[in-house]
Amino acid sequence: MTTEHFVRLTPSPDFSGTDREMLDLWDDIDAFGESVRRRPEDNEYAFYDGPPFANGRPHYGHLLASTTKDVVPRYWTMRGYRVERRWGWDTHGLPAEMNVQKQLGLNGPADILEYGVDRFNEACRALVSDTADEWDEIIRRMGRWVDMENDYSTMDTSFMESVWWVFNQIYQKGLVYQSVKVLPYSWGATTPLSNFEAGLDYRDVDDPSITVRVPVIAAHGPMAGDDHLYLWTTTPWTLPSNLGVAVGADVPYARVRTADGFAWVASELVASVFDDDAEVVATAPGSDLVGAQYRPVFDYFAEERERGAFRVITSPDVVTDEGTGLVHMAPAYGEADFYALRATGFDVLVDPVDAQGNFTEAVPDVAGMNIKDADTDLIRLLRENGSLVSEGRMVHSYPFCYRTGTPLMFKAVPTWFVEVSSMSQRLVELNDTIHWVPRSVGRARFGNWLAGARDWAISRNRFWGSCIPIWQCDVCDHEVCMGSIDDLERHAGERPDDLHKHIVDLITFDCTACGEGTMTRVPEVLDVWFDSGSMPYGQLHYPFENKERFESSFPAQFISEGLDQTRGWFYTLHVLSTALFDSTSFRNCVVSGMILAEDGRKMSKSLRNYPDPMDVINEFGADALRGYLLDSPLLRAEPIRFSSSGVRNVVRTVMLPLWHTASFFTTYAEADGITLADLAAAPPVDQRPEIDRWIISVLQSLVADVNRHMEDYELSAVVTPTLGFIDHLTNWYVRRSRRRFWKERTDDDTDKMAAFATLYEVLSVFIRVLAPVMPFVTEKLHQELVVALDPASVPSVHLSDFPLADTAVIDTDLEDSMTTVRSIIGLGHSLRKRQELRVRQPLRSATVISRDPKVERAVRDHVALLTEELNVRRIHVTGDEGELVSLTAKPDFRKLGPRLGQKMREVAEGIAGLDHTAVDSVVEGGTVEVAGETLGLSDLIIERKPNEGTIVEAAGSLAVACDIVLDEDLIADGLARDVVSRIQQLRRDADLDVSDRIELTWWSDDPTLIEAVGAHESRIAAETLATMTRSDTSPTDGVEVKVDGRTMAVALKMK
RNA sequence: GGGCCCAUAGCUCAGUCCGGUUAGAGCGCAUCCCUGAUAAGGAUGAGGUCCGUGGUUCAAGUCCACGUGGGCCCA
Repeated sequence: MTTEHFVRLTPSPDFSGTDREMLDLWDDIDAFGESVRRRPEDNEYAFYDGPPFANGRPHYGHLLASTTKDVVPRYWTMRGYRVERRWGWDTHGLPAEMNVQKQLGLNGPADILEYGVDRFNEACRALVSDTADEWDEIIRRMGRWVDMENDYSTMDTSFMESVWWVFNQIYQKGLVYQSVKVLPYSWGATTPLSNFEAGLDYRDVDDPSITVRVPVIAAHGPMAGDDHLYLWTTTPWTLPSNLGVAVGADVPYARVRTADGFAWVASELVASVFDDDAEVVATAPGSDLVGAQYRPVFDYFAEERERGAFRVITSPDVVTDEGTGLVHMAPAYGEADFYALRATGFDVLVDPVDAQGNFTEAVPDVAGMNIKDADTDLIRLLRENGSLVSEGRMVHSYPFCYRTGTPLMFKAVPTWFVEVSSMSQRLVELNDTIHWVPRSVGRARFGNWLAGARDWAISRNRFWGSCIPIWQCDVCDHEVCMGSIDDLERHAGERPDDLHKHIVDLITFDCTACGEGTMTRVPEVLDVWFDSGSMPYGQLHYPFENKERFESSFPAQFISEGLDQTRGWFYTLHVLSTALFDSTSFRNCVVSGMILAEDGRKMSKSLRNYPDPMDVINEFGADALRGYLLDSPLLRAEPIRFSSSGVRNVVRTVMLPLWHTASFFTTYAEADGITLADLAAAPPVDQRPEIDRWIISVLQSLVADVNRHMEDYELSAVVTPTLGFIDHLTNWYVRRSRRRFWKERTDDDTDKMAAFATLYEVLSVFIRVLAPVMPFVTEKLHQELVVALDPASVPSVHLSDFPLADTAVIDTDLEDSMTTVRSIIGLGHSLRKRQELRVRQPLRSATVISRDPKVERAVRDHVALLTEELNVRRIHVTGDEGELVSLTAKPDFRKLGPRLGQKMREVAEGIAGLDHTAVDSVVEGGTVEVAGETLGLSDLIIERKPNEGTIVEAAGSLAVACDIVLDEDLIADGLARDVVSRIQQLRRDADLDVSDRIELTWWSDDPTLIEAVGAHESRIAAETLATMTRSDTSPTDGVEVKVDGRTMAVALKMK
């Protein structure tokens, strides 16, 4: 529906309701689709969503991500780029599996195998679609535009085929290898975990803390044949698998006399292992002990001695802050142990623990027992065989499986690796080309991580995931890596339409190498992060489809996630693209911080320490929440404490003022029947009054600011400048221009039309500036201010172009001079406040004291404005301080400091002591001698301080004085203004329209008031649209009002 | 244990990159004003050992070291 002229907007908006209205509108006109389609295909701005999720419920972190991932694409769309935004679902991985396990009442992999991997995986597949609707609702409600219909999913066959391709590429480059690795291992989930997963649940636990001793079997260097090495451990269950003892090469060790011989411990730890008075009989550096052979505490693996076990070796990881300084090495159960032993050339593991965390028959004494449960038995055995020196308990932090809650162990596990360590330097170089916000995250946090990159363990002994596409022969060592479904068909003659484990594991084929064996797939699935890092390829089914699309849009222009993804998504994207294409995956990356609850703690469902996101959106609207999240330290990767009063504040400081300004505009535009043609006929900007040119200049400066910040991805800096602009617009432009809008139409409406045109232009530019951040309220205003009047106009603000600064209309001199004027008025008001003089009381004069020619010019150029705002009859400007203020000076430290050095302090004191006359002479161009230094005007900062007993306010180089003596005339004028104010209030109380004319009867018995009203009757009448009649008696239907303490009765009725 | 980040008013945060002597804003509080944007708006005021200790410097909220507390990541 279009109208000829503007229609009044309600002054009391319901933002949440507006949101819903706009959502429907966007659906009706397919605004999102249009916003993409209308931009040229060959001008693409690539954005990657991710890492997408399919588990868990939406929380504030997701709302933050949605905001960031919406604001930036909206902005670049408005800048003319085609920004496709495909929603992605991350479907694989342990979280999904655990969810389904719980659902089906399955307890770990054994149960799953019995239940059937096929049924299990299908249940996982179904789970994903269950959670979709909830996401859909909240994402939509936040105003995020993202294509959820043309989405992609990591469980799609096309995606999984691309993952195979990625894996195969890396495999062909020789970067994939199989080895064992000591990994955090969950016997609850019977799988190794990523380090990331292992860190999810550290708990303080009470563990045994024991010291044992092993005898050296032959004299070696400083050690005699029956000396003992003292070893300390909190994991007695690893002692049966002990294969070595490590010392620090440079650590000093001591030989200590004991009751039955001699013991070796680090010198530093003698006192803590024994007593203060322990007798040290010799010392030696660790390197002297290396090579000594000892007899282990248990003899289950005695035969390993032949291969080099049970010797003292060195390890860089030995520390002497606890224990004995000699470290027991069980290479199967400790990463440091594994590497230290391997470094000596001893490459043997003994691992008597099965997948469920139970001892095997290799350790008959505790076979079948869980390792943690076996601790007690093992300690008893140690006591019996004389190895135990001391035992105790200690509380320390220990990792637990975040899904099953069982303690983790570290365990050597056959594992597939991607060789990342060799790419480290290139990873760092490519990272240096990425624009990170904030910079430090990329340079320091991410950069350090890359510089020390270790190989990536990519296999998982689980079920629901992309499969490692390697088939191995069960007879020879032949191995084939598939890079596509075609590859598989070529080898196996089968062409599955799904690549999940339960399908592809059934596909086997004869080995062509030995001609005897059968090729079967290796059992592991891929780390889900491999999926995430493959999403640039997987989402396009590259290279099987969309080859050109991919090549023209890779790497992405922009991605964003929380700080916790540094080692997650950001890392895997970077590693894979570096390995594949020697390229980055993304050019700009905005890293966001964590949202804490208002009490500073993590948001916690059980603590209920945060409001429900949907409630917040429903109360304040999505725009306010978006603005709050954006205008915060979050987009500099710092945490905030979420506070709904902060959201309310955005409504108060941004949305309501903007709305009220639009409402103000439409109110008078409707009253005057203003049309677009009227606005078009307004004078050009350079012929409009100064205040119009001023607000347009301020607006264009804002446009320049916002574009600069957006181009730099400094999202947290975008909202702040708009607050300043809103202050200028509402508290100055609109306030100063009000009368221009409501004055009656005449033959010459140039000024009025200039005002309407200016405010309209400002609003229409400003809502476009704000559109990416606050898509709803800006759309509503666009609909009311633009679409409603012009059916040919662009149907959504989000289809319009983002404003670019029109530098021709930016007038910084004008902006500066208005700033001066506003500060003079501020000083004047502050002075009135101090003197308890209400603003409606006119004063005879005000004097601005300044010798700055710019200030002088600002005052002379704005005499009318200043007299009106200050409500004074006259305004003067003078450089002569007279009796009112004294000049004082302080040193310009920045200038003098480097020059004077040590003498600075002395000179500063001297300058502080300069009197008015001395400073005045410098201001007049002279110099002054202080502590032997000759100083000129440029060495000093001049200030004005009001003298005692004067009516002056000063700030910096400005001072304002007022003449506060009142005469009858001034008092009458003030009273008349009060009367106008009271009558206006009565009009409001009577619910009159602003244009209604009234008949007014008044009465008073106060002679001063009668006099004042009489003298100013015509002005009062004009301002209140009244005809005035004075009554001799108090009108019976009148209202009594107080005017500056005097009584008056007024009756009004509509004409 | 390691890397990175943070600590400024009762609360939420600027200011720290690039050191300059009166450390700002908003909220809240107090006092007041205005109101032809009116279920708004504005002004003024009180409120600070700039986490601590040491150092560098003529000068430190700002730079450096160490410590304390918190966050993220990694062990």
